[in-house]
Amino acid sequence: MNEQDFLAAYDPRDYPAVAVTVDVVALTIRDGALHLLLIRRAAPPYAGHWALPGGFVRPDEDLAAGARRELAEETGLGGERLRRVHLEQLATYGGPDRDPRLRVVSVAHLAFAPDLPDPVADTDADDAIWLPVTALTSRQLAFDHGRIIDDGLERARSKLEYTPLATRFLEPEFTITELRAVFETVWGHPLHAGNFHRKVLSVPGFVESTGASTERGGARGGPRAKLYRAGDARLLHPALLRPAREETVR
Amino acid sequence: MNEQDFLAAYDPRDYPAVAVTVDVVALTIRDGALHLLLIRRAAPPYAGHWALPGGFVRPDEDLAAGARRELAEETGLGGERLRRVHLEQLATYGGPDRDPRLRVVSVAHLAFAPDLPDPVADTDADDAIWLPVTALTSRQLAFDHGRIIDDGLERARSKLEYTPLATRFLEPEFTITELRAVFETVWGHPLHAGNFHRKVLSVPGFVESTGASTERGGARGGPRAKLYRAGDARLLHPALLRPAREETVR
DNA sequence: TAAGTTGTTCTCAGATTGAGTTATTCTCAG
DNA sequence: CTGAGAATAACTCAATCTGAGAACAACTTA
Repeated sequence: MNEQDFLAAYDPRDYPAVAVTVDVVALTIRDGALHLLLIRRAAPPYAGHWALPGGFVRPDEDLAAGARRELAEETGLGGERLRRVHLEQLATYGGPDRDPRLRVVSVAHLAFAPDLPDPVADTDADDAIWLPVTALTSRQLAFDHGRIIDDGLERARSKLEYTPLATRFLEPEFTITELRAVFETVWGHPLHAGNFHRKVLSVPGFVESTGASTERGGARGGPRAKLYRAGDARLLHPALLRPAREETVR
Repeated sequence: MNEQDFLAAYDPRDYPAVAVTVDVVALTIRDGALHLLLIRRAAPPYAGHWALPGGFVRPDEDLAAGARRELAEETGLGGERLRRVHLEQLATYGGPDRDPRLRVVSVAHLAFAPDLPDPVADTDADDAIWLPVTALTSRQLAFDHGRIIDDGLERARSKLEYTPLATRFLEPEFTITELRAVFETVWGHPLHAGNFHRKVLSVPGFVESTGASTERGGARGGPRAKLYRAGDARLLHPALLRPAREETVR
């Protein structure tokens, strides 16, 4: 049966309910480590477990707006700083047994943000924190959120390769070294400083110079660094590929 | 409000209904051109317009299973040939005004198939065809299906770059020239035969030799070609990048 | 059998990458 | 105030990859 014909004869009250929610895998970099926004569930099921921030889609909002609203509620963010957060759809999780009570189809989103203030637990959660992704144990996570987080992390790693979104983890003006630190943190291994510098400046539209430099040198010495802002490219050509994984053995 | 707390207090009968459907952007290559599976809507709204095959998710099936079922219904495909079709989730479209009657959240999928038989219009549709994507006019398409198709085509183009999924448009055994034709058709421009050949054979796990060759040379001459099958790589390292787009002007 | 087409392999120049080096500018400790 | 250590940014050089073209043998059809 075809979608629209089904709907022509459809009476929602006759049909098993489906709930549509949005969840957000929100990533930021704090103290040189990749962090993830999590809340601790107050009520069963999975009371006391960590879960992604998320909630029901409201009748008048689209999916992206719902995700941004959830993010705002949990981070206390608003206005310009909220608008600067990169938000994209990640994937939709809709297996019949995701939630023991009711069928829940969850549209997961992925967010990249510069270092943000500590989150505020709202009334529905015991707690809300930025947790280092290295501290995650999937047994502590509610529902299939461990799987969603894995997908989000892999998507983040791969987005850094071919889009300029690494800049979204930084303030509007940044140095090449700060940008390199984003790649190293998300990818989890060090990069050659000189080659990274050359590559970033050679990809058209990745960054553009502001003409200014930092006020001071690095904390432990070194010259003042030039400042850049994000360029106008939507995609990086050619891409900044991560070093081949070991699986490339053969 | 948080997802699970909402649900704890949730009674579906109190809430505006949301319908969850799956739609499929099914692509195949016929006569050297990229084709898309479309049905013609029999009933309003958009009666007479072309639409993606799709339908309601059933209570006991997950999203991917629903998409595969819809594809099977519309193509008459089953068993091994259906299993060989590549199917992945594309994106979810859920704006509040997508459908004039009811809020419909549609989880779109993307399918790659080898040349398939003509589809069979089921009872809900006037017609079902493989339409060349070059023949599409978005004014003839129902709902936001034009947008979904655009997203699917762009995803297909980009998937060919870094995954071995081009082979999914072909039979299990194929020649390098047939594989090149897939890239040329999906990307829409010719590739250098010699360089393509070198690249495909040098990427680990993309294809593996069967040892056999075609029975005959090409239709208009030329030697017999060696036959290959898909290798075991899930990703291509290094990727097969399409030639830089013209936007790389600056 | 001749003419034309195609699959496959080479060649070669130019671009890109990985790895290391250097000059310079800064901070911090003493 | 000075010297040690650190970081930015530029450069070098070899290895690899890419784009473009050519060569050649194995096929086809006319």
